[in-house]
Amino acid sequence: MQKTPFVILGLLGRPRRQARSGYEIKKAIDTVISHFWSESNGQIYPVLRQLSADGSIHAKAKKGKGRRKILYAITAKGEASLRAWMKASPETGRLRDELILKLFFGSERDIPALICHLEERRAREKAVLGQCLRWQKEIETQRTSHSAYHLITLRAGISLTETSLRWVDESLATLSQIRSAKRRRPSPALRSSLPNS
Amino acid sequence: MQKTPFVILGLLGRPRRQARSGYEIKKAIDTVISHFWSESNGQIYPVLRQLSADGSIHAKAKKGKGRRKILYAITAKGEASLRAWMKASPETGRLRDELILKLFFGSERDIPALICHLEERRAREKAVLGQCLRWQKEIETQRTSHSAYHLITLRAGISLTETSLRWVDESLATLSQIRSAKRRRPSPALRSSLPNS
DNA sequence: AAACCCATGTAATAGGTTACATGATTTG
DNA sequence: CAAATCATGTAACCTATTACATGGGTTT
Repeated sequence: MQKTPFVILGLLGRPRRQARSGYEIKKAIDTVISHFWSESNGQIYPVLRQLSADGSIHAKAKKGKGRRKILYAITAKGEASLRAWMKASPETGRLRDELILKLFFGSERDIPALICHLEERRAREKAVLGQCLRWQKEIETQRTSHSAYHLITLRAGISLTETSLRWVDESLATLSQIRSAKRRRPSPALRSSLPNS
Repeated sequence: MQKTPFVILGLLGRPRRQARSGYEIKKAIDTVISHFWSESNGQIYPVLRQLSADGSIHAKAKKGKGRRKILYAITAKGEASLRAWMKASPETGRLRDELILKLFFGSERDIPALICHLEERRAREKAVLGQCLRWQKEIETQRTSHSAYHLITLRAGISLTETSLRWVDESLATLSQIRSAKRRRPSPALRSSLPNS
């Protein structure tokens, strides 16, 4: 089942019913929920049409000066379908981590590249963590009725990212250890041909 | 870029070049790398054709008694493209966690369902963790030259799953706290209409 | 003989991204 | 005025899943 409609309904309906444009929805996804969700424009605009057509949201062109903009508001029907979706058991997305896959297939000759990949991931994770922490602080200062729910999701981001960061460093250490062990004992083939000491 | 070809090449090439059938590849994916990867048959068989056609793998029908079976072995060309892929910077898969999305959109009326979703996730994570731990023990007893790489990926699974499990319990506690706070103070609207004490 | 697993495969479809087109408006 | 940003949209493509079809072998 398609999830995009529900992200849109959720953003239009929670915390309080607030009309937004497609552009604003996209921006909200890329900022406030970016640490666990993503959508492309090629998905958002067609779905906005769809939801409009079936009466889950209601479009109203903003007139007057300034840029043209189509604001969408959630309807009673949309609220109902959002509530129904909230009750449905969430799908477990298929997991696919290309970095881990590469590590799984790793061998000594790949170590330099693997180290590079791990360092890239570390940089990215640090950025995500920083963003989550900033968000957390912001929410904690100006609390609303929905803060608790937002904080739960931020804590997921924070602790998962911290753990991942620790794992990256640990793996980096393991890899350089393997590499330096190899330098001392250049070829396993050579070594196994020597008598055990 | 399509990742399936490289999973297949990886499984045929590492740890040692070992010919396998499509069925065996599928099973390997569903067991040994299931905690960070997945593939469907509708993907595996066509890609096997593709790789055969471009000379990255080589098919050999197993003859004789027993079930019919097509064994594929990696070629020099396949090895080369696997090595090239290993060096390429891994993509950061777009993250989409439906449970977290639902929590983000949560409100008091959704709490019972959210608790249920969290408990389901806990059960699943526990199963994954158990499988990872069993795998880890197995690898640690019978070490090979590739154990280190496999252990790195297992540690990712283990620590991430443990963290997630902790987060689930924490969130469950937060939610029941909100619910019981509400029972004592049924309507926020009513309360805010009372004078501050 | 029935049921189940091994084994290979395909067609339909979903779901989504990329990349571009278009144009208005604000800002430096 | 140029560049950036706001704003909406679409067409082409890719990847992958689902669900089924087929048939032989093995177990109970």
